[in-house]
Amino acid sequence: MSVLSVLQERGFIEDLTHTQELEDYLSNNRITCYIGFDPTASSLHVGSLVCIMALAHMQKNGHRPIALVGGGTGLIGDPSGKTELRKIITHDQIEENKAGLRNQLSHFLDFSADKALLIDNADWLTKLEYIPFLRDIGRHFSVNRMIKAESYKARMESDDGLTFIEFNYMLLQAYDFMQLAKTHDCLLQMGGSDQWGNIVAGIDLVRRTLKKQAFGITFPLITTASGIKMGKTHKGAVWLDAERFSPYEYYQFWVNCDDADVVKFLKLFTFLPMDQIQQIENLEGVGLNKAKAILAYEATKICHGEKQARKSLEATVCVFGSIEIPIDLLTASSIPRGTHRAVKDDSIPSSIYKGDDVIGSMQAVDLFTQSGLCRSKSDARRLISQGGAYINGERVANFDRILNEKDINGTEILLRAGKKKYHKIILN
RNA sequence: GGUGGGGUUCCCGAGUGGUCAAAGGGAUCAGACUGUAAAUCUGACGGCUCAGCCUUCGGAGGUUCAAAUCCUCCCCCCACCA
Repeated sequence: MSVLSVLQERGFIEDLTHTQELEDYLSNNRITCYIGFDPTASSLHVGSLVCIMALAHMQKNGHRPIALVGGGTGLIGDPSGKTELRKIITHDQIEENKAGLRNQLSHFLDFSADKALLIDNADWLTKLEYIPFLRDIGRHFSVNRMIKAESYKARMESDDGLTFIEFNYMLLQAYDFMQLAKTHDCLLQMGGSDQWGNIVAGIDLVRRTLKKQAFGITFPLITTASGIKMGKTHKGAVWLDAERFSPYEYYQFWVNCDDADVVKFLKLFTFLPMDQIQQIENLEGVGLNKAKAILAYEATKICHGEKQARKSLEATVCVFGSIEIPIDLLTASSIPRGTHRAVKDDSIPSSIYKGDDVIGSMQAVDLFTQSGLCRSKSDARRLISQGGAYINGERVANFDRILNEKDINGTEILLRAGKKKYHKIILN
């Protein structure tokens, strides 16, 4: 079975070029392919996960993936499908972000022995000279065709318009593809569906300049069942960086997914075999929660490692009650089977206070604010008056109540805001 | 460069002298219902020393008892024209 079929049946493929030729190419060769990543943030987030998983599948199937960091193009900003001009970031920021990117990608890809490569297009883009570029590359592009491109459409129609610098983006990305084709024999570019125009432009350029057939695959934009672009939460983006978004939060993100998305997500974001996933397609209601636990466990394992996945599961049980994972559900998952009960847990965010600073002196509002559970004092006041604040599981009735000895549980005070957010205060 | 239209609280978008911390919608948060789901209903949604006070309506000044609303200058965006 070729990678193409794997990707296809797991729901990765939105569109592709030269179906038959690509199938042959992938079946008969160990190929090199690439996806570009924007270094606009120091961390990748769930929005890029489809791309990352696709590269991982490529590698698992014997091909060589390249993660191309847009150190050069990041200085410009891709207008594809966007309605607004992207903020342009500086060289220094990009350098910093690149380091983080490599680190995160290495959880998904094996970079040893050149089995996967991380390349920065700044290596060639920043050296470009304007006149030669126009003459050698620009000549291959028809403005007539470009302005008709779907990827520019949103911007062509918006009031904000499209700047020249952004209009050039397509040429640069096509140039990237050509470079990689030339230097690494990389003839397959993949990307989100908004990249279609850029990818096709690259294929054209490769054909015209190198006289080689190149290919493209695009992935669908993953939306949640409620139609929202995936990966946004109250905290903003769901980062893959443990510093920004803890493994526990990451796990929670997956557990909280919509019922209707579970199967889709299992296919896209875990490596569990298809036949097992298909078996649970008819699962409904509460039963799905167990599948969600496995989804969360597997996704967390891939991104943060098995140890963190296990800790997250334990922490979850601790907070939300025990859960039983049946032996025969998605057996390929390494999630520990059986009933999980609350044990000691150290995954809940915590902060350390001096006992005297809290007991007998601090008001509940201040504790909720300082712990970070509430954004401001007003926020905490609001939370408490709406009945959403809990100390050790007991609802806080007045925001000005002072913490006392009875609130201490051992050396700890467990705060809860709403249904899902916890914070532990440790006294010493 | 010229002419016209704009910049409002996270986003969209009302508001043209006091009744405006600013309609409405979205997002978000809390409560109820649940399965840590969806949908629904209810409430909240600038800050604080919270029945009161303080800071917001592109920026800086000004008029007025009183300005998001009027005047001046500046910055930015858009359309058309050049």
